[in-house]
Amino acid sequence: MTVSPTSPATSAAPSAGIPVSQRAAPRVAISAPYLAGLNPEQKEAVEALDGPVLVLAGAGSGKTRVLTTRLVHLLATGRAKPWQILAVTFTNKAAREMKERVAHMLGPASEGLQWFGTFHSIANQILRRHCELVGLRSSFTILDTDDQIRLIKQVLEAARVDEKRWPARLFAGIVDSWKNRALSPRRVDAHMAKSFADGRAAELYQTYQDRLKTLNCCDFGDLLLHNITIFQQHPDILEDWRGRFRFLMVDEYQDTNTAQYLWLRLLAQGTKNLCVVGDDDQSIYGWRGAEVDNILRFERDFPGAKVVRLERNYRSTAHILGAASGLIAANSGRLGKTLWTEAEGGEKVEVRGVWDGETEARQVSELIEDWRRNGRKYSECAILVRASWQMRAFEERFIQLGLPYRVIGGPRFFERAEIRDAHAWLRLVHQPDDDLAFERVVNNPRRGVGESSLQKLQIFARARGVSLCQAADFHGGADEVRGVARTGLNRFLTDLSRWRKQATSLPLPELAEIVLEESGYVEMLQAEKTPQSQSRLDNLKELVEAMRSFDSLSGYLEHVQLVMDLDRPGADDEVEIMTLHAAKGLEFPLVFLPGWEEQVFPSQRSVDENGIKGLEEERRLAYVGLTRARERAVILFSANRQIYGRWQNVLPSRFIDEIPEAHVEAVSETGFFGQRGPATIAEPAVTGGYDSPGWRRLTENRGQDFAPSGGRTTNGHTFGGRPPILEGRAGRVEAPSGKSTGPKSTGPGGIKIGARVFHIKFGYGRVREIEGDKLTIAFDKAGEKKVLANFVEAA
DNA sequence: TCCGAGCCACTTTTT
DNA sequence: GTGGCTCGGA
Repeated sequence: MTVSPTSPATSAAPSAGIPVSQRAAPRVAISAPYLAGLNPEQKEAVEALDGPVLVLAGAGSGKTRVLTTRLVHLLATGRAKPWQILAVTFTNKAAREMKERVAHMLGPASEGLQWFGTFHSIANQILRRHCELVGLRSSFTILDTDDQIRLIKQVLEAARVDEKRWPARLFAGIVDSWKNRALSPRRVDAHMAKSFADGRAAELYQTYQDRLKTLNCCDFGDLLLHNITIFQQHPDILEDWRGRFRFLMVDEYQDTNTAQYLWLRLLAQGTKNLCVVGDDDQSIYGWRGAEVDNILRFERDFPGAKVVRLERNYRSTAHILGAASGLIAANSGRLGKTLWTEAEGGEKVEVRGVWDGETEARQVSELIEDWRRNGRKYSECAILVRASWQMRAFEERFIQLGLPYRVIGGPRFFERAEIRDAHAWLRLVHQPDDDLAFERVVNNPRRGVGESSLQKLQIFARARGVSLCQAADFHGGADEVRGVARTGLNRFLTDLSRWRKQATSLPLPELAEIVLEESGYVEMLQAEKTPQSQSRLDNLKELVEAMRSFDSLSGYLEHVQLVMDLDRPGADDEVEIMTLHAAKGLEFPLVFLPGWEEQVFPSQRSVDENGIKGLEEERRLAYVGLTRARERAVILFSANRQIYGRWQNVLPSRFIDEIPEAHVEAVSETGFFGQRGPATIAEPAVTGGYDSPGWRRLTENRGQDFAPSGGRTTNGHTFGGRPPILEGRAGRVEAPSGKSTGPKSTGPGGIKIGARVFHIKFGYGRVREIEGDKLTIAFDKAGEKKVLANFVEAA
């Protein structure tokens, strides 16, 4: 059978052609075209409906297809009604895509899959029904990380904890990690509590939880934690939920944290029909609490579990697969899978050594343009980096060339200040006790309620254990402040109560418009006249538009709090730049993997903080990166790298040495290695206790003395000679630099302050400042940016 | 209340 | 090298 790399076995063979023995159970055989075209393992996974099932789905093995088909199978065979299925994913995107696929396959029969979503959204739905048991009212607000930190800051301040020594951000991280492990304040033991503020951590955690309750708020971690508390303390409620869910399915099981695991286990004990899908080799979220152990332990946790391995890869060429498999083999404690493919031929994985980051970006851009010249698309190319700072060099290069690209990730719509402000207003209308929202907007726009007035009110409210709104409204707290502040505060309160009344009758977008107008927020932005203010107003308009599909304020707020992604219009043909983390689950014909150097990748910090565990997670990240490639993968490493502003010479990543030689082709760029003056030759710096055997071998050319230990095959990658040691910035001058090639734009002389200009990436704007060849430009859409004069032309 | 100097820290990211 | 934050002065 010919394998199409795009969609595994979409060429649905007519069921007549399939031997009877391979068809589904007789009663569904006729009506189950969806089973056709699955390979035997996929089919096995789809049809194993009863009891615990672990599907080990290797990269590119058709995991999503199996999951969706399994859902379809459950529904089509009548084994379950849509509302009896609990299907959990990690991201909204994954949930949405799978739902769409199921809907596409089943049509209206799939309606009612209401328990299909992220852990958090499902936990939220459950919590809304029982929240009074943990001291919340059903209108409770879900705080995002930002609000969480602000609240913690207040708690620390009130407890007189020195912010300098014990930053709120750090404590927020600690609390998060406790919640990830389902530890309530009482269950935090003394040892863990020592780690912060001289052993006061547990006490502070408790105070934070109390504050949340007073404000009728919870954070993300609470959604699951409260669920678990309720389930554990109220067996009747747990029983009820167990009864509802006949079949449970979990995607990306290797990413579950302890709290999610406990939550699942509580629910799964009703039916035992729990199917988890995952890949231990793709566990890359240990740093945010994921426990690979959950998947490694599954068979012990759920005795009698059926294990299905999906090892046939439909995505990559044999060389790419061989490289990735060889690499990941260096990890210990794997469940073990051997990926294979029928796809033959293909190119070896390219490894390229370059002089510096700029050269790296230039080579990548050249390869992309070659690709394009061969009739391929930009959008087939992806650059996957370890950390986002690596993106800049590529962006700069691409802007210079006018090569279209898109950065995935980065600051999101809902995190913009104006959007958060608007939400704060609406949150306060909906939920008066939300002090964080209150503090955000009480003096924004200015109405004279400054820092000191707010403080008076806060003290007053804290003393009575009520929220700011309550304190001001019902406890005479407004009398605490005088003069302008009092007038302002009273206006604020009357505005709010008026909007609250209107909120019950008006459609949401109209309400939002009224709030934004009458609060003076729009007026404030209009008066600002800064380049950003117009784009902020545009964003608010976009926000109001986005509200049209919601019929209630509470529904909308819940949505934005849990679904922080807004599908931005996808571009037509652009190179995609993203982090390796963001690339999980995606695939591209051509993948670039730059920055494969010790310290950068594996990340020094990861190894420092988490030792061998950290290193193995980095290796899995490398594995994820390689397995994104369908046709071609290009790994790059640089001899010199500017890290935190300092030039350092760096060694190629150990991961390069770990890729079996047979699948690698070393490409050396002429002029970089070996052709430089002998004066600069010196011993390569060996840092971090790691000695790159491959590199030493290459550079010393004394073969057996430097044979790698551990019995692995000696790799013979050749990159020419040793890179010269960089002596300060001077050494860099010799390196061919991308900057010297002339960009296509008018000369810098033609641009004056106030001139209207066009920039390939940021569009139209006006020049505000000129410093040498750097221009500060107020762009109509993108706000104010500093750019090089070469990149803009007069408009 | 706003702005500049000085200081620090600096992955990955979803909900 | 840079951006974010705090603090002090105008």
